[in-house]
Amino acid sequence: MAKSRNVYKQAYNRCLALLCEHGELPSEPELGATLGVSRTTVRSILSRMDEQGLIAWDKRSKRALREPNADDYFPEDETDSVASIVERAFMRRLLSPEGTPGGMINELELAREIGVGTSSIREFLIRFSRFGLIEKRRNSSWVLKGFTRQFALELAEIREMFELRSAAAFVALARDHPAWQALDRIEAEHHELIAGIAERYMDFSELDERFHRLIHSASHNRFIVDFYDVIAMVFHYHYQWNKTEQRKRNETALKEHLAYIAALKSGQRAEVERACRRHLKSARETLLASVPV
Amino acid sequence: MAKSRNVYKQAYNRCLALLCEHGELPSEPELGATLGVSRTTVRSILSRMDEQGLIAWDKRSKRALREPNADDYFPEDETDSVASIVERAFMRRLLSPEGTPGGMINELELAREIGVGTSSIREFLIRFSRFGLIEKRRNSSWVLKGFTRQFALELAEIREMFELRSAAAFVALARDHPAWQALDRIEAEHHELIAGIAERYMDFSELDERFHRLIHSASHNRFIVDFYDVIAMVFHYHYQWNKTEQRKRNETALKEHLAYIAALKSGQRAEVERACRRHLKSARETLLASVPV
DNA sequence: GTTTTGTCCTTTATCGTCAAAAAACATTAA
DNA sequence: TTAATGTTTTTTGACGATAAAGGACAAAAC
Repeated sequence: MAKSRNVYKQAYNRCLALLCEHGELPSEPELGATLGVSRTTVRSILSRMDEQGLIAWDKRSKRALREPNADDYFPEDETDSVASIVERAFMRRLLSPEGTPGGMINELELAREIGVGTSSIREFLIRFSRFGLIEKRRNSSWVLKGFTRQFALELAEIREMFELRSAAAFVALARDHPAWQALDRIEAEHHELIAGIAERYMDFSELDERFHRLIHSASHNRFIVDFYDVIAMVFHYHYQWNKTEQRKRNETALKEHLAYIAALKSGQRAEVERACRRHLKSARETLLASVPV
Repeated sequence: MAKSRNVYKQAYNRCLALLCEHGELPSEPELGATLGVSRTTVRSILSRMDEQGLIAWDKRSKRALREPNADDYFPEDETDSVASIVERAFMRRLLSPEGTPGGMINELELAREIGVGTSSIREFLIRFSRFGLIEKRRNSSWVLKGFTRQFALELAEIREMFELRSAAAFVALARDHPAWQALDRIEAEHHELIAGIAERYMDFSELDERFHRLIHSASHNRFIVDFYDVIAMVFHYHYQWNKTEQRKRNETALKEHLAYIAALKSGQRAEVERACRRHLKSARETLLASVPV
């Protein structure tokens, strides 16, 4: 079979939103840029919109003919790439009782279960292997190492090493470096989130990721920057599963972030180190508390 | 097409050596264990040896009938796995003038050039991406980041961080931990190599890798241990290319290793840190000296 | 002259297939 | 009863085919 049409479908849905908003659509190259797809895909989208009577498409004019309704949108689950479907399904397995250390992973079985080809599985497993949760034996299957306490400890150790160094590098950045402005914006977002914490505490993890990635980017080291992918993966999936005390945890973390940001702005290296360590310590504890044993 | 028969061929060659040595072969399971292959492969090997008149195979008895000659061995290049062929070919490209930063990698073209299927290339590139030398754009090709001075600096930074920590962990190991014995053996090998440095200086890099991997293993952290793969890859390929002053460099490194080992044995943390830093400093300089600019 | 569109070619994503290699099971010899 | 051999079943490794998505280039519109 050929590739799934998820790029097209997802872009189509986003394009419907644009249509609602503006009543017409811009030029093909511009549309491609806003949607993040090629002109070929843009033209497929326009073709369908024309066919469905949503727009009158004639060369440069793409005028809306009617309001899109719910039926015009592609179902959400068809807009995911195969890779992300595999990822989700695999993580669910990994975090379930099936994810016992030592267990074997059968590529064909996994492919059947998820409903994709074996090469998608193979490629996913290779990509995923860098997270240190699975390991390959030559000419044999993958072995699950499991989401264990030991894993969490090893992860936290590296994270602390990297983040302390990145934070130190951040302080050393020239004051006119764009990262300082980015930090200001993120600080403001923290205040906003704290103000509306009651209903928006779920938005924390996205802000958290952006904050830490900003810090890590100051290291100017691709290995440090890339390592954050491991952390992000863990947080993303693990916290979907464990929601106990989520609001309180997030509120604490937000405050720690603000102290951390203040330390960075103060330019005092010792202050930065203290604030960074404090936050990483509670992050580690939170993670450990949610690991099976 | 099906998979290449490299496992069989390589095991066959090694089995011929065993046959020369002992005049007969042990039981199938034992043979499988020594050769590191399954019984299925062992039986394929025995079948062929029987056909070729090398052994008289009847149930448990596998008696040698004649001495194997050069023709009995499979050609060496047929014993490489497709993955290693791809790796070598790709690294040659990367270290050649073609490996310019910013260049695109075309999967199909690469597959044709090397003479393998596209999925072998894809899987290799995914595996290789963790080395930080290439990067993927969604639905588009891989981009070469190049083997640059910047890369070497980033690599050295992480290496120093990890090795200092591992060395500190090594010193803290209980004196009856098997790692200490392994260190003694490696120390002895260093003395042997220095004694015969004139003709054996090429053997250094293998010993070097074993030494550093031993140190790293004391960290008990999979991310640190796995990171050594990146370093090993760089050293393996880069030094195949740059052989200037190789003998002298290796001799210096051997002496630094011995000082480093002595420091570890002394149990003095400050001593260890000093010896470790000194060695890593010259390793970094050597690497930087051999990078284009 | 620049941007947009129309057309065509290239490259990637995904799958099914088939032999190699491993693993499981059954049988026989010691 | 244990450990080997003989036989069958699973699972991985590698490939080619095909449609989706990207990209290039000429013609047309502003």
